[in-house]
Amino acid sequence: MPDVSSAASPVPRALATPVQRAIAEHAHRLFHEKGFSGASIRDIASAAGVDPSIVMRHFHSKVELFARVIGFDAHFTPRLDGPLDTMGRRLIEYLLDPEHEEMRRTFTVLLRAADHDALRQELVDVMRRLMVEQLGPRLEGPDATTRAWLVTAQMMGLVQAWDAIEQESVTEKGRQRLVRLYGAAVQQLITPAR
Amino acid sequence: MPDVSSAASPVPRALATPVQRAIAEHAHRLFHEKGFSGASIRDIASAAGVDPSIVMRHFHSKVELFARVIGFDAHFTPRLDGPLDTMGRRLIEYLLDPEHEEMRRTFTVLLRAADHDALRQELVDVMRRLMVEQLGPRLEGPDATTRAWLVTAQMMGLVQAWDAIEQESVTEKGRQRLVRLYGAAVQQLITPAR
DNA sequence: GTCTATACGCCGATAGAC
DNA sequence: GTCTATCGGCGTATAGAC
Repeated sequence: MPDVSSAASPVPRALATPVQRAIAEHAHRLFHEKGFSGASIRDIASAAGVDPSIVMRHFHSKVELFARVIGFDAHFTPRLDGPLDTMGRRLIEYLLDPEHEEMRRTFTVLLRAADHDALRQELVDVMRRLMVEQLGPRLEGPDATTRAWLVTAQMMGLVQAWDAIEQESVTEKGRQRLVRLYGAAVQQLITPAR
Repeated sequence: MPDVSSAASPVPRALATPVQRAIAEHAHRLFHEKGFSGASIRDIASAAGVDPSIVMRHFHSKVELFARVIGFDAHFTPRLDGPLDTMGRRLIEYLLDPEHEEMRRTFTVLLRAADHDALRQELVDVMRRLMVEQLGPRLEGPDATTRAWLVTAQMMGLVQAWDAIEQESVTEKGRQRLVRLYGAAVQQLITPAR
């Protein structure tokens, strides 16, 4: 099974040859622009100036190619080491920061790719490694792992619904109020009220 | 644009002929079992005992067929009219009730189908109509519509992550604690703490 | 005119020729 | 090692049967 997380962005390690690099770069770009199902191997090969079979030869399958080049780890770098009592707010600030649009887009692409079984498992693994395994041990009180998963679920839901919500909170002030509101809801799981 | 919401389950209104009914019933079943991309028009036609072109003739496109027969409205019926101060808990109880597995499955199928642009817009419209427009007017205080959207985002995220979370909270007690935890986080958006 | 079998242009993936 | 040819499957358009 491919490993989304091990891919540095935009080009993973161990891509020695120029052809492999070209394929990886154009695949990275096209997947981010058009999503998993929207970008075809033929598109990617054409953009990289190679035959489609060369892409298959080097990356074995479309799913593996996607996992190798999507580079979510390099984009998704929330600070999970700060003070716990303000982490909810900080997490959502990070998630919705206008400067982090590329991370958000990568997150969105990954969420939508969850239609495919193999990529859905990748999403679960990545979320477990980047969120649950980092945040869970820091949480105090009972059900720490479950609460870390629920925080993750909140972030996934916000990213999934963001396109719709954004149209209703276009102003910077609206965005800030939204960060405060949703941040408080996330905080509820990080430091539950008694 | 097709309208997911107008479809009664499992067979929408205005499906007069036996052929239309057969197609709709098998489409409903196969979409629920295998998802939007997993169920092909040829599969559905074969199950219904007709030629694939007959399916196209009656439903115009795969997207429209999906929207007509998915029947989310008939499954997703949360109680949004009870007391506000316990609604967060009740919403999550409803969402995770073991008896509501078919609703959850329908929700999941709809979320995963959001890879397609047209169906993503359908998802947004359905969520707006079934959640935001019902809950928003009931919320007191500022940003009522935004908060209703954020509650919706929380529910979408929980459904999306549920498969992964479920494996960590298999017991009934674990599920109940989870309902209480996430319900409190949802409550934070329904009746924000001062 | 209504209906349907066939055909078209994609897709991901494979086998074999150079 | 690279490319050609091809496969089976997809959603969909259309020409032709009735």
